Amino acid sequence: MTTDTRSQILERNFLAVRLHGFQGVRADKVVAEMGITKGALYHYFPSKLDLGYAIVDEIIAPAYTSTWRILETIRKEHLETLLQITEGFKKRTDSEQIRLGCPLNNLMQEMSPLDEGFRIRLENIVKSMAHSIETGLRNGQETGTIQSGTNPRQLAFFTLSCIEGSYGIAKSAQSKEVFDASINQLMIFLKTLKIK
Amino acid sequence: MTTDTRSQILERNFLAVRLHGFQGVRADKVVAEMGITKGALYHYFPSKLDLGYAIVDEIIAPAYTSTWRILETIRKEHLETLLQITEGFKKRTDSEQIRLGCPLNNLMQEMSPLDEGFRIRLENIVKSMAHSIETGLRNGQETGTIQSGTNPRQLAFFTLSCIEGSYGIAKSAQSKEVFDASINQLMIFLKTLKIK
DNA sequence: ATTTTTACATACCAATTGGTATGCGCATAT
DNA sequence: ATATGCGCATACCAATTGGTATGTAAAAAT
Repeated sequence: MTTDTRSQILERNFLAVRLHGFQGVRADKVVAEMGITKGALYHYFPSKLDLGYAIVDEIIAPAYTSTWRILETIRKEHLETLLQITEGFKKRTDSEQIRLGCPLNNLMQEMSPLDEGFRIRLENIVKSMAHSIETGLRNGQETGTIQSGTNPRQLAFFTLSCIEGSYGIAKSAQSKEVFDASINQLMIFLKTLKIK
Repeated sequence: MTTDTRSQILERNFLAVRLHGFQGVRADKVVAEMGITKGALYHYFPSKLDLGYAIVDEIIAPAYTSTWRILETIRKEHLETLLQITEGFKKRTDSEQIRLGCPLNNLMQEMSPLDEGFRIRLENIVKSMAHSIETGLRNGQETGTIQSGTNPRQLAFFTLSCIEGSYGIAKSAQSKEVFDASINQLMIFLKTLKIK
C-alpha cells in the first residue's frame, strides 16, 4: 500500500536520526535496509530536508504535544496531573532511550541554528508544551490548589528545561539512574507548590 | 609562531563546531578562512576526530570544570556561591550564545551516541562539575547552612540538568528571556534549601 | 480500451568529503 | 657546512553525498 511505504520510510529514518543525528543520516542507505531504493524515497519526499520536516511534523510533534495537552482541559488536580506526566517520563524511558536521548532535544541542539525550517517547527512544539503546562498551572492557581506566588510561564519553561536537561545529562553519562535522580528532584520541587 | 597556528586552528574550529555541529564542520574550509591550508591542519592534528578531541580537552573541559571547582574549596557560604555561579550564567550569556547554545550540551547531544571518545570526554566534564556541586552541597549541610534532608548528588545532577536544559529550550526559542526565566526559577528553588 | 497516473527501480552525476603524498623553504643540530 | 626536522603549501584521490533523468509495470481514470 502507498501509505505504508511512505510511513515506513518516515519511521525508519526517524530511528536513523535518533542514532546518527539528521546530518549523519544517509537516507538512501536507510531505505535500502527496507529493501527499496532511492527512487521510492525521492518519490515521496522532494529532498532530505523535506523528509526531516515530515519526521518532525508527523512523528515528533504529535507525540510531544499530546503528552501535555490534557493539562489544558482538566478542571481539578492540575498539579497531580503534572506530576503524573512527569513521572511518566521515568516509566517510559528505558536505558536504550537514555543512550539515544530525547528526539526533540537532539534535533533542537543539532538543527536549530542550522536550518530555520527545523527551528520553527521545534520551537512550536516547545511552545505548545509550555502553553499546556502554563495553562494547567494557572488553572490550578485559580482553583486554589497551586501556590499563587509563582509565575506559571516561568515554571512551565523551567519544567521543560529540567526534563530536557535530564535527558541530556543522562545521555552523556549513559545512566538511567542519573535521569531518574534529576526527575525525582524535579518532582520534589513541584510538590512544594501544592496548597493543602 | 608554532603554538599560535595550532591554537588558532583550535579556536576557529571550536567556533565552527558551535555554528555547524561537529559533523557539519569542514575543517579545511575553516583553516582556509585563516589563510592557511589543509597541510597545516593535518600537520597538527592526525584527523578531524583528533581535532574534535583537542577542542574538548583544551578548550571546553577547562572552561567548564573551573567554573564549579571553587565549590570544593570554600569553607562557608556554599549555597551563596552556588547561587552566584548560577546567576553568572545569566550575566555571561548573551543572545548570540543563546542562539548557538551551550557548547558542552551541543556536543553531548550530537556526539555522545556516535563516538565513544567524545562521549567519555564529555561525560568526565559533567562528572567533574557534578562532583564540585555535590561536594559544595555536602559541605554546606555539614556546616549546617543547607538543609540536610536533600540528596547532594541528586541535587547536583538536577542543577546541571536545569542549566543545560535551559540552554536547550532557550536555543530553540532563540530567547534570552526564556533562558533567564528558567534560571531564575532554579535560583528560587535553590534558595529554599537555605537554613536561616 | 486506451490514456494517464502512481509507485517505484535503475543508472548516472557533479560536488564534496576526509585524507594522503609530496615538495620545499627555513631553522636548528651536529 | 651539512644534515635533519619542523611548518606549512600544493596537488591529488577514492569514497561518499544528495540528487536527477529515465524507464516501466500495474493501477486508476476516462
